[in-house]
Amino acid sequence: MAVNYHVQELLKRNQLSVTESRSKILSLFLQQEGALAHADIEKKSGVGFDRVTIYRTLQTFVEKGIIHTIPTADNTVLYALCKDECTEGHHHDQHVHFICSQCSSTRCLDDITVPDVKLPAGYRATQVEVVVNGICRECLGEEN
Amino acid sequence: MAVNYHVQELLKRNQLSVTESRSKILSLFLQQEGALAHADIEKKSGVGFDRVTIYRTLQTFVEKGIIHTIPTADNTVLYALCKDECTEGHHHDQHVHFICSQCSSTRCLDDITVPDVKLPAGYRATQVEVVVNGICRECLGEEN
DNA sequence: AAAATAAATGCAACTCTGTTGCAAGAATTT
DNA sequence: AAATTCTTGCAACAGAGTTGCATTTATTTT
Repeated sequence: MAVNYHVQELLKRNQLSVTESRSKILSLFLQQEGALAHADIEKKSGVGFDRVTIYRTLQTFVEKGIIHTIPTADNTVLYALCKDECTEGHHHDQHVHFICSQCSSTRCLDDITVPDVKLPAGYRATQVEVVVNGICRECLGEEN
Repeated sequence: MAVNYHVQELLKRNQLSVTESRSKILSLFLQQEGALAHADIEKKSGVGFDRVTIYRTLQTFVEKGIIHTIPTADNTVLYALCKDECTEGHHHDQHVHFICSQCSSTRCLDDITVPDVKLPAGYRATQVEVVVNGICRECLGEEN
């Protein structure tokens, strides 16, 4: 199928050997919009990969710039697909992360530009992380 | 001393009994500007309070609106003093958090207003967290 | 100020998350 | 298809955070 082909392509382009767990985990990210926690992946990947394998796979993907981590208020780690600008060792995740407090899904709002923060004199910013809590489109729609 | 008196006042105002660990931990926050991690408190509190006590104290302070947590990129929990607007069960921490990548201190920039984030149609925001990474005033000053 | 009550502390044990070393098993290369 | 390289799973471990319970400390009541 098309998705599987895409997965293979993506792995090879990043000089990663194509294995069952990598393919499966990567396709999970490609199949859905939101961010995934380690626990989500452990469940959704179906029959059990070892916890360690999942950790190592995620770590590898982060290093290669395929996915990135999202800081959350409750201090769990979330992972989401990077867009094409990300390369090995250098992430460009200057976008807004949105966490829905109703369905507790997290997603990246790539269309939104991160607003300028006016820092006090003497501070220099290198990266700005914006995490918005609220209600997402889907949950608001269901209210009507 | 004045600080100790302030500590007692603050605890009583929040209907908390005045104990050694609470006083000590609260005065740690009052004595310095930056945010503190659990580990910092364990070290700086001097002779050993139990880990559990520190956890429970921090939890209590958060519930009472005395301190609040800060999400960080490396997913460790940081705590910082709340300003007066915070009350029990309701935090107003709509301010910018700044993490210095040189001295790795974290502090709250209370003077800075959180910029408006223009969300896509259909999203509703209830809280916006902004975490800025960069170099703080002190570290920049030392470069000259 | 002392006794009674209520709350906080410390300890032990446990769970959950994440990491490391190493042998066995897969994917690549030749 | 064999040799090499890389990945996986297991076991064991480290750290962070939580819970129950007995003891100690703070607060209230008399």
